[in-house]
Amino acid sequence: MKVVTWNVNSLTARWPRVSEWIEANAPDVLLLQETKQTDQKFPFAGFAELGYESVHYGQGQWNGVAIISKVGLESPTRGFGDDDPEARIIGATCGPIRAYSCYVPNGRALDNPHYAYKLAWLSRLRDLVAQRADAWPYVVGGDFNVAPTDLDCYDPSAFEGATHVSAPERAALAALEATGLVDLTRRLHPEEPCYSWWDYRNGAFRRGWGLRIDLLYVDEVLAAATTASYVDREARKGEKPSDHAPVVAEFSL
DNA sequence: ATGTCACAGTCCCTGTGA
Repeated sequence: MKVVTWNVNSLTARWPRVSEWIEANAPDVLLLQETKQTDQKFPFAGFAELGYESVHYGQGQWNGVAIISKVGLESPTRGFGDDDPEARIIGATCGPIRAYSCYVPNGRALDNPHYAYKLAWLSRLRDLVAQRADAWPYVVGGDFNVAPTDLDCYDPSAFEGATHVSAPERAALAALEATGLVDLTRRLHPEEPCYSWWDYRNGAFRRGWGLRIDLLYVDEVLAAATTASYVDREARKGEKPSDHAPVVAEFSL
């Protein structure tokens, strides 16, 4: 079973790349972030033609998350069930696993109100995961907008005083992990950076200036069943790429 | 710091967000 998370930076702009990638890679479950679409514009029919069911929690101009599956798609949940005005998390049961697609707030700057919103959002995600009472294998994937350690950042000195690497953000991720989740890419690749995002500016991809901010958190059951884990850097190349690459995991269930 | 991309509205340029 192949599970993937990918921030596509507008599904409208990225549809040619996304549909092509699905046909070439045949994921079982695809977690998407930053669709930047209303539910009315989401290509349910396009995914169906590729053999997938889909659920979308859209907002419009910003944010938007989705789950695409060819192994079943049941019990969708949108948001945290509170008054969060931004469409940033959707959950669904896909065959044997419970999956969440997350787009964690960027934070913008340490003194920006959006940074406090980011920390509060991560705390709510931790609470959601901590309350899980089900026996399903669990995947919480997405764009976390946090590089968990300095290994996940091409140049920590360039990020001093910036978001994505601050101690409170990393502590929030650690608290999430402490509910019993495993950062799968890092467990399987303890020393490789495995970057998943490169800025469009400054030739960052060519220079290797990346961050690992797209993460697949899984419970120990799934971690033990993992047969492969990789970042598809090829998807960052070519015509009109997203600035994020797909992060892939394969499980033998 | 910023050499890019995507979006919406002010609509073929500009402001915002990433």
